[in-house]
Amino acid sequence: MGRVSKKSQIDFAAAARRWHESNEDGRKPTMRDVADLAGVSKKTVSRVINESPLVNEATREGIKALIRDIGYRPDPQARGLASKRSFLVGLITDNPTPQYVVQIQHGILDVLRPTGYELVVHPCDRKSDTFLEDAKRFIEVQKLYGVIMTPSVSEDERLAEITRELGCAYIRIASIALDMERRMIVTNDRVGGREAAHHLAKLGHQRIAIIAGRRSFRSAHERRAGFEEGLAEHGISIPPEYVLQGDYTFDSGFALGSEILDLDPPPTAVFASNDEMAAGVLQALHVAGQTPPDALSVVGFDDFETATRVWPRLTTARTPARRIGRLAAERLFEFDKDEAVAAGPNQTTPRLIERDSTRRHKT
Amino acid sequence: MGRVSKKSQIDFAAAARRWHESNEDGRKPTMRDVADLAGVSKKTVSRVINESPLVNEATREGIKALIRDIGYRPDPQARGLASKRSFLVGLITDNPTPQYVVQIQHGILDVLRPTGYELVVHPCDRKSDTFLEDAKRFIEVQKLYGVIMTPSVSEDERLAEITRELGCAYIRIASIALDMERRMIVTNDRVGGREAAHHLAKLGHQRIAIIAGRRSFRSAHERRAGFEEGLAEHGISIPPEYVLQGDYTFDSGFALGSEILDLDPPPTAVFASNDEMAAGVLQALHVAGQTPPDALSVVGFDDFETATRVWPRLTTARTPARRIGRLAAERLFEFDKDEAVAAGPNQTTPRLIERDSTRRHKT
DNA sequence: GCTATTATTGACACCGGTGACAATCTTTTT
DNA sequence: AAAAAGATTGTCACCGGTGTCAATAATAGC
Repeated sequence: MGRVSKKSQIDFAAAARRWHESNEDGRKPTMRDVADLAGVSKKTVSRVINESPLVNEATREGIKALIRDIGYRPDPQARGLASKRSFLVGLITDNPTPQYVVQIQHGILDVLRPTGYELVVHPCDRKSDTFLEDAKRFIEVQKLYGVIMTPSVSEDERLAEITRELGCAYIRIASIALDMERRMIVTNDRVGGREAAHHLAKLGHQRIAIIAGRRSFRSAHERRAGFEEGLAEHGISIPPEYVLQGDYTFDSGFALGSEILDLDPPPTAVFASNDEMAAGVLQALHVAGQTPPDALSVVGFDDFETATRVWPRLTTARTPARRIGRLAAERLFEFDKDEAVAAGPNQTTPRLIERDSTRRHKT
Repeated sequence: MGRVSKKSQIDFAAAARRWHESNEDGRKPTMRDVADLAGVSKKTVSRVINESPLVNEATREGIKALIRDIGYRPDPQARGLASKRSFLVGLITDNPTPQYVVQIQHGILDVLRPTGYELVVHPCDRKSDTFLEDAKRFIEVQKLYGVIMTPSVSEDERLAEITRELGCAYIRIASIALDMERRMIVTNDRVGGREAAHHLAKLGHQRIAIIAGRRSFRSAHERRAGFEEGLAEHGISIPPEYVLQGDYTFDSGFALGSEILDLDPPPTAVFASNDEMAAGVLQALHVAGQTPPDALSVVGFDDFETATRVWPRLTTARTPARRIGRLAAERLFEFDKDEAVAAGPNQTTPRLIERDSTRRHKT
């Protein structure tokens, strides 16, 4: 290493000046231009762009400086055409909560931005019968570098299989590991459920209801299981009539919230498996003329914006969506890396945020 | 027209069969394959793909059928490289309300989906000093087919100018026409403000306050102007001390909501220029132990999800965000069309949704 | 029937990069 | 000092389309 070839004698700064002078018409430089100015072949410039180690140190630095000076940007389309992949990352979602989706997008972009990769969004409907075809076409036609999937599509084995078959990198965001560890970002919803349980138990609640989430979401099971485990640690169990089946929507929370009021004896607290449903419960209480948390303590899950908009503000387990997006994007770029290489974190744990929707049970 | 050339004697169905038989390894067909099977040149296939009228009717139909049969998809990268543009549409946003952004995204995708164009999201920070450069690079490097901008970046003349200079199609979403009509989607916020005013006036309110939106948003001025106009029609004017300056955030609504309570005499109704601030006002009332709408009628603006999550549910002027997204995408594809050609609609008008946060003023 | 005109199609270079492999230059080995 | 090995760079075809312009086919005009 460190050898100084004749080529390195080239004055890169002068080359840049030359470019600026001869380019009064403001043409965008191509790799050809860079190569000519630097007195090397396109291939060498290409190597510099792609961080290939087979380039002389001095040459590399000179070319890099030149590229910076004249503002050269490789054309992603040409790169993609030649290398049979694009510089696009797809985000496949079917989550109806805008706050979640946008946070995830921002998280992903935090990582993508400096890399030059771009994010293409692809909401879908898992129930559509062309959903798998559509996704496949999307990945294949755009030759996506990678895809990130959120619940509940992320839990679809067929979609994961298709992505694998296409040789596309992917990261699945979910509440349990459904795949090789480094292809998952796992949010440990079970712990969140457990914390919610501890919180209510510590406040002295005994008669506790739960509104479960949509069955087709793994998170619904995890949250519920965690919650029940947590209560069990305090010797509390949930009787069957206190288990209500929701579907993660505000409307279901509202409907079930009204039902809770008719229970006899009524519970003193309820764990709604997400904020939307928790907000629905609060609204049902208000409509019935009750005042939470006096009438009923309510715990939510997610800590999206809704949690702080409602009254009383929700005590809830925070899902760090932006961070999840960030991790997903980071892991995506390590997709092919050796498993042995120390991978970054791929786990997040919800943390309980205590607010006003829960209070000590008066015995 | 209607001439039957010898070429049309080719049996396209047989060609498709031939392909399926000889392609047991599942290779994706290219334009070369289609052309060879059809016995025509690549250029002719290219013409069919691009809906060129200079192709014989029979040839066109045959090739189309063949393309369908063997599942050929033109490669957007190759197309882009050759034609110096991509099949990507950029969405440049700096609106902090996730519900708005996601709705817009969905609206745009409603239109894009069947076309094969894809949506690349690009949130930005107008206050960043590299914001313009970044946007320019984004458009230039990706060779975007077009961009759609939402408030408040849509109101930035410099950004519009840059986009124009790059020869990129664009649509600006805003509350007033800042540009040629067919390059705008205008939401007539003034009318929304007016309707809010009429609503409150009809309910008998006289002492009415307003929480204005962030000054750097045109919509803030429009909403306020419309509201004041509307009140004026009922002979009502807003005294200076009833005009509060918010910034469209929940927190500002909360803070100003508290202030309202200290006003002497207190207003009986308030128009918050968006739902977030309206929600803030409601929360401030709750914290103060007041019960809206008895204590204070509150009108919001937007009708995003928050409006129905809070208690009481907000009376608010609906911004049809998804429809706006749809219109924007539709107009984008007509960007170069002759002005004389009857353009589709590019206006939307908010509609007041009456809910529970307003009530008749008891005199 | 022959030429002018229009409809339809094709040839070929090129868009801006990368892959595979060959060539050249240095340094090390013997 | 020649051969072997390693480092560095270059050559050239090709990725899958489109633009330009020429070529061919079919109909119209006289």
